[in-house]
Amino acid sequence: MGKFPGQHSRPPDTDTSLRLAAPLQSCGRTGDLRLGRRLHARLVLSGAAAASAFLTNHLITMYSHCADVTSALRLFHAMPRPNLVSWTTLISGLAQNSMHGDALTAFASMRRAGLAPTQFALSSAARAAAALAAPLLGAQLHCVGVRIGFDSELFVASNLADMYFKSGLLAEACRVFDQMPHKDAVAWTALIDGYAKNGSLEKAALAFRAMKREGLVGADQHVFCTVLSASGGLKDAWLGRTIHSSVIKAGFQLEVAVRNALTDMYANAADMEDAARVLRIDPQGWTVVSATSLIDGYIETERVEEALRIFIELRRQGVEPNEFTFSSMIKGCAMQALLEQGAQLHAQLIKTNIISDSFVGSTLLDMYGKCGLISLSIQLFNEIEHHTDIAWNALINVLAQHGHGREAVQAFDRMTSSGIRPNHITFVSLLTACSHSGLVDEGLKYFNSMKDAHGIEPKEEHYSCIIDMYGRAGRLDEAEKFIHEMPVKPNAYGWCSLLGACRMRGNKELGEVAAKNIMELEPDNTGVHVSLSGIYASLGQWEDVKAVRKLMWDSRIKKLPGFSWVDANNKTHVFASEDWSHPQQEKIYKKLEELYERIKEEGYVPDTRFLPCNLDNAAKERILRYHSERIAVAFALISMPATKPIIVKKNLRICVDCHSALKFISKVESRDIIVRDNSRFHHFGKGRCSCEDYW
DNA sequence: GTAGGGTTAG
Repeated sequence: MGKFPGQHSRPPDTDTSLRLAAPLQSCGRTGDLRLGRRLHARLVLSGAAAASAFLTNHLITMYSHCADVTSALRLFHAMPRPNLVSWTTLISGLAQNSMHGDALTAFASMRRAGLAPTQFALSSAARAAAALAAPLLGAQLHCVGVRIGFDSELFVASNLADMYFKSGLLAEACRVFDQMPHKDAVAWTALIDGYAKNGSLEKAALAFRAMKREGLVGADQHVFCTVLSASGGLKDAWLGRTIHSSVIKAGFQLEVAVRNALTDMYANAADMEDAARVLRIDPQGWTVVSATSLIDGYIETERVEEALRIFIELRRQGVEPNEFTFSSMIKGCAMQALLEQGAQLHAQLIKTNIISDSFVGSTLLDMYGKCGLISLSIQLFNEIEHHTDIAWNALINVLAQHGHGREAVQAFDRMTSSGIRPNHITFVSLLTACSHSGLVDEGLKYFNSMKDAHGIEPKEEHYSCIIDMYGRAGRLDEAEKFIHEMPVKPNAYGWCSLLGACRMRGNKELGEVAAKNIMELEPDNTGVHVSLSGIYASLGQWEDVKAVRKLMWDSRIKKLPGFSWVDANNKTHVFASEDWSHPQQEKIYKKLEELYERIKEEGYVPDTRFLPCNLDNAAKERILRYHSERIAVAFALISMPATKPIIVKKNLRICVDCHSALKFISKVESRDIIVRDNSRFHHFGKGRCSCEDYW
């Protein structure tokens, strides 16, 4: 009596230690921190913990597994003589809890304390270097490994290979992998995933084949997940199907992660039927991840209504959509300019705390921008608490698409001065903004600052923006010179910009060069032939026009039909050129005729330069008068209240003549008309357009 | 005796 328990207890013997350690281990496995703390308290009272490094190491492991790093660290620092396992446990615990920098520091301290790292410590440190994508530190660890003979050990080498892959050093990674005498499923996953994440999808698929051919290791669920993701990226449903059958043979088809990967693979390969089938066979109901994959697949294939169906069904099953689900859905609304549905999703988001997610906030901002409501878009940006690079990029892009070049430049300056680093996407938007507003000098200034001031190597899309910038400004000679001096070849966008500019300026020679390059890069591009024949037509070279038409006919290339969409009375109405299928066609026709007379009185002159010469003038004017965007605007004028803005969406670029006509229509009707064509927005009002005729 | 790696949605 009167003695505190353990006051005189001796260091526990081996049997006692083992007995006490077992519950700690199982507690670490389940991650039950409360139980862990109780066990800890009991050990302190018994005096066993303080006396035994062995038990303290167990406690550190337990706390690390329960994500209580503070307690683990406190225990470690209280140890009079941490042993090899103590250090190793600490380093791995820090790495497990994503404290990668601290893990590497601890590794250095361990060596300074004169202890040779174990393979366990080395592999944990390599994992930390991989997570940080720190190839210099990683290579140092590699050297340490070589010196102490652990560089080919299974765990160390897997992590080193992973580290090199995550740092983009593929050759180094492969060298480490090839030197491994023993490779298990984890090592193969690192290889396959490494290739896939670096964009070498074919090599990822080949690595999976090599693994099967070697026949030493069976694929586990992780291997299947990675290779499915790679084959989804390849958009190769046949490869995916082969792997799917292997999945079934190996019995992994009911694993949640594998099923999600399968859904995602089929969705990426645009095989939505099979993607949906994988989801339907789920015996445990849906997970938010696989349903989101399916939704995203429908959105990417522009089947927004089906995506919406899955979304509703998901909620019916009681599964809450998360930030990924919402951003996919909102992206779909943005693509199709579905303002009503987008606003409904916004309303649902306000009820959750997901709205603070910067990705979701940015997709919302983008959606309102793409629906033409730029002021709402800017307001949303201002409501986002922390402006990440994604949010800034979205804002700059919206401003660019609406032709607000100056504001885009200002936004960029605000972004950089608030300490957010621009990335290559930022520069695509910024340069587009400059290009669309004729800010050539500013655009060049920012383009030239990319590498030196921001450490971003300009890529082909940036070079193409500059081509577009010169082209829109009519500086075709400089565009041509720029192309010759570029270190990379222009992409299709660059050549299309140049072709468009050549069409506007009637430059046949350069236009033909651009057209030839587009046909090589995008054999299915239908617009090239149309633009090219437009150049010939504007120069009156009707023989060449005929030749292009014949080429189109022979190669069965059809001109992409122009469509316009307009939302009125909660319904989306679609119109084609000379389209008289709408139930209100007679009224629309009358309105168009009336508008035509009124704008002609105001000074509108039809621009028939690009139309075939074999038509008489009346026929030419008739074609222009019934372009889809004009029918859509006429319909909106007769069916919507005068207070609502008219927002028309087009799948092609607006033609010069419609652009002129809509300016006049906005004047005679005193209405704001917003047209979103496939390259940007035009806000018509009071006889002017926001693009100031610069497009 | 105690410590370790890879996987599924923007």
